[in-house]
Amino acid sequence: MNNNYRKVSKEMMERLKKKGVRLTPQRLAVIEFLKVHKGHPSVDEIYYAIRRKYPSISPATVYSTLQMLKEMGEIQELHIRADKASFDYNPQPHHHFLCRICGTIMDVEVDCPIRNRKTIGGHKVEKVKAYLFGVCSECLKQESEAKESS
Amino acid sequence: MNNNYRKVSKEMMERLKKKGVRLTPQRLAVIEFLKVHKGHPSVDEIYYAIRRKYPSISPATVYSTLQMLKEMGEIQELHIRADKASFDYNPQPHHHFLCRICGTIMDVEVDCPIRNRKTIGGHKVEKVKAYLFGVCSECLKQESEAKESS
DNA sequence: TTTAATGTTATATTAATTACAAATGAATAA
DNA sequence: TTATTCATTTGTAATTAATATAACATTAAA
Repeated sequence: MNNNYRKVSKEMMERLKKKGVRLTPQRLAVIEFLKVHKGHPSVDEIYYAIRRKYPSISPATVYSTLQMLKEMGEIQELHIRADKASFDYNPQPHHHFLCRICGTIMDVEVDCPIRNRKTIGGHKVEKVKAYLFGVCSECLKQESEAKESS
Repeated sequence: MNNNYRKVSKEMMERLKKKGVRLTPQRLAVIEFLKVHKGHPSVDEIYYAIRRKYPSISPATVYSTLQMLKEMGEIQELHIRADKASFDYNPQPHHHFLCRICGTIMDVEVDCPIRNRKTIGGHKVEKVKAYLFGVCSECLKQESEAKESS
């Protein structure tokens, strides 16, 4: 496997090394894929993409690398799709939108009042996920174009 | 199976009948269970509970009934747990909290500004789910009691 | 270079969910 | 009432995401 991982940020590599994480080619490939493809991919999307350049990689490695990156606070895992997890290179909490037409998951900017709440109703809040569902702007455009031409 | 489903609301039965849904004993058992046990149960919790009184019921029936009730807008499905779905007798959108200690899912009251937004960033919003994670008030109490006595 | 520790791979397993065909049961028409 | 039709339920198999595990490979340290 080639070692050309210039796309992985020096800062992230520093942080991981400092925590004693060994930066293997497989792990770097996962990190690089997430950095370049910010479309919130699933495990098998990541796996098949890396596989094309690195046929020997195993799904188990992708799973374990994502697990590790999540525990290190470098990425976040989403469960916006009912059937499988999606991964976001950006670990900061933010809202996500899933289009029911094209299936795209995208970030949305929302000024959310509970984002920084430490407690709610007496419960200690450690993490917040907000998932929005509907039809994305692209698909809305296509819908209205189809209507016009009919 | 006995037909003693007084706990299922007349209004709901009316709405379903009006839509041509046949109110079989199995379906009424699922509805009744959800109404009485509002702890956001999973499919197998519903299945095993009903099974005790009605041994012949099949998981497939529970799945299909929940699917039907969701499509009819009578209940909502949550994906706050990573591995399996949870069901809420209340179809109105509201926030949910999952305790990482005891695993309980509970409703939380939050005055949410995106609840009634029809669009966000050009996307049409049809549904919103907000999941909060942390330690519930009960488990916090137990934690502090354990600390005091040590 | 040898040894120890860690990471990777392949495979098997688990568990939720879906698919489907056969059996059952309810509603309707004769 | 009985026969027919159609939807529902059941049991089973298939699918699929995710986890567990053991053998193998690689890296780091002695």
